[in-house]
Amino acid sequence: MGKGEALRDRTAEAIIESAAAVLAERGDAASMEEIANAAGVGRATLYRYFANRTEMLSAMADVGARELADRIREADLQTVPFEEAIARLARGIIATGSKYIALGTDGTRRTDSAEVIEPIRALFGRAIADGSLRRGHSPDLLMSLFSGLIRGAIEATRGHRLGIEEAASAVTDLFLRGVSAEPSPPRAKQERSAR
Amino acid sequence: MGKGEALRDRTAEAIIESAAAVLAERGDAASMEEIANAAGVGRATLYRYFANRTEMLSAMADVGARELADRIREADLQTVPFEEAIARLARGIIATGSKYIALGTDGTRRTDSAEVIEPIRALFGRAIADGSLRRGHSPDLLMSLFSGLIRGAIEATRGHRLGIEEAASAVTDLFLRGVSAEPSPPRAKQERSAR
Amino acid sequence: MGKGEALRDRTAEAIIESAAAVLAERGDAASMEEIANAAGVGRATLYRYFANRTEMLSAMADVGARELADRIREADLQTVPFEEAIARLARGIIATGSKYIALGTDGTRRTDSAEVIEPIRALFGRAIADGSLRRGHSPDLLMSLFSGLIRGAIEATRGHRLGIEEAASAVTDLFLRGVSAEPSPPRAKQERSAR
Amino acid sequence: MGKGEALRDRTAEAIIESAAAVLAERGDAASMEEIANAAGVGRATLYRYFANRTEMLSAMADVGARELADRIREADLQTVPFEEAIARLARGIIATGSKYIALGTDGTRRTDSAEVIEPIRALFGRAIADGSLRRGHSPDLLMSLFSGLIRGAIEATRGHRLGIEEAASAVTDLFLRGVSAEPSPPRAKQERSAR
DNA sequence: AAATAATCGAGACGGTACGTCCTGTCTTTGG
DNA sequence: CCAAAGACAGGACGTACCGTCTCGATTATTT
Repeated sequence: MGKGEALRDRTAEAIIESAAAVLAERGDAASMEEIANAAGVGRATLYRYFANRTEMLSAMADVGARELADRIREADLQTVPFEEAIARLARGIIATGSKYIALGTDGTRRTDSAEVIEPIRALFGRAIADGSLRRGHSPDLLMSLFSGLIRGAIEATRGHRLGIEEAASAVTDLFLRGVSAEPSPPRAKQERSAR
Repeated sequence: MGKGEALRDRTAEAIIESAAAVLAERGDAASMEEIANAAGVGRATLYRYFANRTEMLSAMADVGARELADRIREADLQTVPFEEAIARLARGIIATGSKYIALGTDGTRRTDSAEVIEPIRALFGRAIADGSLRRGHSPDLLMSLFSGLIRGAIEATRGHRLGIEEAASAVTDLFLRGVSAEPSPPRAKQERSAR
Repeated sequence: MGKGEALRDRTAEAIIESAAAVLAERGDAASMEEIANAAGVGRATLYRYFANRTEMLSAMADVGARELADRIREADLQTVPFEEAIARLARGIIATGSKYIALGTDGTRRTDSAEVIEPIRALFGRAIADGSLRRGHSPDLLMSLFSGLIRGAIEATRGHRLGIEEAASAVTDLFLRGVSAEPSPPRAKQERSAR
Repeated sequence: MGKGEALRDRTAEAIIESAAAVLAERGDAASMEEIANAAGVGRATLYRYFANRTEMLSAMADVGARELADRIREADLQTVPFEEAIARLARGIIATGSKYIALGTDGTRRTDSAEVIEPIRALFGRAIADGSLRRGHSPDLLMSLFSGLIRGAIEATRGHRLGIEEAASAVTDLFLRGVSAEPSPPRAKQERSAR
């Protein structure tokens, strides 16, 4: 029944929450028992909700991905110019960051659901097609680079060295300048100095 | 004396080599026995060289860092223009990538010795001072972003989706355009489109 | 509760039983894994019951000692004449022999609980006091000798060279003649032949 | 050549000596390294003399057996009356005791060479034949019992509770009374008291 | 006396058992 | 009927010892 399922979902969520906290604290060395205790639950119960440590981790990743997917959906990427879409993406992903990084650190990850990936890939595809993106790089490579940039920015916020807004704007700024189709800055300087 | 130590070092190196290979293949699930066997060595011997799995991993990271430091030293960053220095850095780091990524994936990591970090920090500092770098971002933030970009590029090479040269040039291109002090491309478009 | 403890005790007993069997078969070379498997139990479980190999052995010895103590209690040593008491002791101890010897062979041994030793010591003390035992030997020495005699008899039964009854009666016969206070047989012969 | 062999033998002997001492001290837990060091010799050298721990132990036993055989030969068992022979045996064996016990405690043992066993078996055979021994027990059983008695006596000397002479004379006394063919002491008392 | 051979210690190595810890499965007990 | 508790098999970890081996260094032997 609905009520039972709701409870079930809330328990699962609590476990995931605790797992995220404990893993962030103790790293991959955290045992299932520690996580279960942190969630105020028996170890056996934990296994009733997740078959595996791996599955639990992936469920954790899914929660992060879902949250991310929500933000991305809200961002309405397809209705705004490329530049604005990138800005919104950077802000949204970096804001979700803490959990995102937790996963990234582990060996498991890469659950980035289609709901996260596809809109972004579509964005890059469109930008290449309509000429707002300089030609020469595949959408996949661009995504990898953009994702790395974001990862770097999140890391920079980890030591509380700077706020989310600043990090997001730095990413946006750098990336847009870097990939824009506008008259390329005279970086040929590099070649010339080498000749 | 010297000979014995040389042998000892070569054995340690062989173990680290095998460990890198096995870990890349099987991930963190690889057992010490698997690694030892892959190195053609008994499990006990492995423990004679590294007290811990953790210590072995960290020795692996050290080797990676040392290799990287070598490449960076050879790159003579301080004698070439900023643009060329970035290009060399990207190529060098991505080339060392495979091992580097293996560590990055694990929980241990981050041994990046001063010999790796300092030259790069100095490079960014100099570039900001002499005006080849647009003002507004701290050298540390730039380093984080550059490092993320590289990480993304290495990831893109993982599935053999593209070669090291292409990845390096993509990173160089994007980063230099992104941070150059030249007349900014008219990205104000973003703001205008929002009005 | 009672039920759980009962099961726990029965498992422990089964392990001890198997351990006794395997150790008798393969000697001290038997590994903990062999013993665990013989008991139909995982190695880890074995360690849940006994912290050490040593502790397991000593628990084994305790079981033997307890069994022995039971027989000795049933023998009612203090209500029968010395001669009958010795006869009962010999029979009882030799019958318990197999386990007893298994321990004796090992390096651990000598757990002979007070419940085993004290009644026997009391028996010898009483016999010396009431004159049924020839004076001149301390109760402890007599116990050592008696114990050695029994050990020898058990050994004689090991190769199935003779039955428990015969062995026990030989011990009883020899020991009683040997220590009785009755007019000494003319063994002076020895002295005379030496003069 | 003779000299080399002599040295070799003396080294082997020294090792055995040390092994006996260390094993007596630390029990079977003593490692080969401890034994080697105690003998002032490298572990490798120890293995150059004895292929195995087992072989070393058995060599140790052989030394004990040889020493015992010497004493038994000197005892001239066949030229003296049974009683005197027993007395000499008890003294001789108990005197050799310390090593003898060390082996007896271990799991290996039972090397008692024929030179030890045969003269004793012959002694019992002769005594049965010439009537100085009560009929009814096989020579083997008598040997087992006698051996047990001796073992018990040696044990009694272990805690320095009494000297070798006293222990030997107690064994001699008890055994001779116990097995003599003389008019049996009226131990029928046992049956009567049971009525 | 010099060259050659034997023997030594030192210590690395592969292998294996030990005792510990964690995972994933199962059963028992209580709310 | 489901959660908590906890026992269980299995397997990896890190430690210690065994028996094998190779290395130089120190002796003895031989020429």
